[in-house]
Amino acid sequence: MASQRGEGEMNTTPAEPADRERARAIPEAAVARLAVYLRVLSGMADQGVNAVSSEELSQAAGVNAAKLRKDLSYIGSYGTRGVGYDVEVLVSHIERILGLTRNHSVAVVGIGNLGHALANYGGFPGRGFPVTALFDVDADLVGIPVGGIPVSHIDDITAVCVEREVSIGVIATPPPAAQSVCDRLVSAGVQCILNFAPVVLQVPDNVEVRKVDLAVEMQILSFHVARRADEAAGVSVGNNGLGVDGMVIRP
Amino acid sequence: MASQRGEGEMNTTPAEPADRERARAIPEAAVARLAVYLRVLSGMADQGVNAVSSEELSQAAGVNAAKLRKDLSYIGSYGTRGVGYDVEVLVSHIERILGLTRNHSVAVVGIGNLGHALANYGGFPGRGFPVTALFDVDADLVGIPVGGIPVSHIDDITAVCVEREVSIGVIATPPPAAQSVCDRLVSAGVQCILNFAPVVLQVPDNVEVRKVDLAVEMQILSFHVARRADEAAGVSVGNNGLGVDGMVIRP
DNA sequence: TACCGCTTGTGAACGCATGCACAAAGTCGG
DNA sequence: CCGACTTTGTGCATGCGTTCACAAGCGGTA
Repeated sequence: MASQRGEGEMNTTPAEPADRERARAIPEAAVARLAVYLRVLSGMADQGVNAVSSEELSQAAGVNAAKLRKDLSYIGSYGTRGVGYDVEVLVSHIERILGLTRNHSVAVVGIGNLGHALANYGGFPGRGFPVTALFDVDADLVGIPVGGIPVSHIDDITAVCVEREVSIGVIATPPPAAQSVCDRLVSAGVQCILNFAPVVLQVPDNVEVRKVDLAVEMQILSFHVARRADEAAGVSVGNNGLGVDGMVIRP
Repeated sequence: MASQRGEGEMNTTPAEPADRERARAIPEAAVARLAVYLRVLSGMADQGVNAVSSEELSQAAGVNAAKLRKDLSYIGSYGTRGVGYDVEVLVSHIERILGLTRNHSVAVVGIGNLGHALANYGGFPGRGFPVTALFDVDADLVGIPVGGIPVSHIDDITAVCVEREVSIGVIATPPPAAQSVCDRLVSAGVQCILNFAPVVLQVPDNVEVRKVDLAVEMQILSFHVARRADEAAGVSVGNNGLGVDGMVIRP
């Protein structure tokens, strides 16, 4: 993942790692949860809550309290023992760590059903992610505004992305076009890609890709449906169901 | 571990107890990857490829070859040493394990931009997931067909879900409605939920929830953008308390 | 000030997942 | 039929992430 150079500066151990030094050490899984905490905290702030304990917050976020505290400890010690966390303080620190203090310009490629939906989200949930460019191959769509942004032709992708300083590219095209679109985004300098197309994208090491795959999600659920059905059918018989011919089943 | 028994069995094999025993032991992460392998394999099958090695398949799927073999080993030993895997055989076995041999009726709740997009996918990517019900609170939408399915009112959710044997519920509503919708789905007997609303759903233990959270995905990418920017800038950006972003370079 | 109860922050153990490396098992050419 | 080559399947070590448990630290109280 990414180009891992000598991760540290030799053996010089800094006494007090700066915030950003820390950022490098935050596990990916923790980052995802921090985003969830942030949303929950924002909701609390809107409701006038200004202090929260790890227990309360963890329940609202659907995680273990210890895990929450460890996650928060990755970004620093901003709680007060015996009391809890100040909501505002936590919000601002998480925002800082997640890089939400500045805006990230987003481009959506592929203005089909999904692209339409994404464009119309308008600034994306949570704000801070203004959609500044839309692209499609269909010439009939070019120029038509969707969600307030006029669609550009995909051939202009490089120029437009550079001009509007797009930092995140969203691919919502049909599968066959995805890799090609991805390549163009990369050559336009986009280093982060959110891919909705059911395709495994090949990218350079310095580009970060996250994928949202509907089919995979459905199939994972399908797996659990099947597993449940089997358990329901099998458990009722108990573990004596198999050993007809004396087969011994492990513990 | 139970050794292999059936050596002559091919596809269209009915589920057997031992296989199902296995299913329970497959790690969640592996299940997600199996779905990806399945897609890649299906593509290969369509192109007339009928044999593949773990090396080829792993590259196409973007994973380590050893990991791929281990993943496949969870579902059984269906490869031929010195040769590789038969594409058709692998496809059918993965489909069986993922429970794709039967259809899973899907209901989409919330026919806004996203719901529209989902409904129009028509049977969902990968097939096997027919959308059989759509719901919305808006009375004006009720009865209007979207993607060939007429929208039902959300108050009828229980009756309709039971009648159409919905096994997977997709929540595409605004955040405030999500929990309520979820509760109704659960009370209608739906045990698997795919949640697009940026909300942490509270469900009974016997219900499986997977969430697709746009905001979280964007924020994870944002984190990486920020991390990159910091690394590129050299060292670190200090930020204490209330200072917005004073650029302080520390040795 | 000294004590008490509460909550954070974290060291350490545990468990799961990843990657390596190799024996087992098959094919192919002679 | 045999030996060389190829590729699977997996035991094992490593690393990451989760969970536990508790000392440290803070506010409140007498």
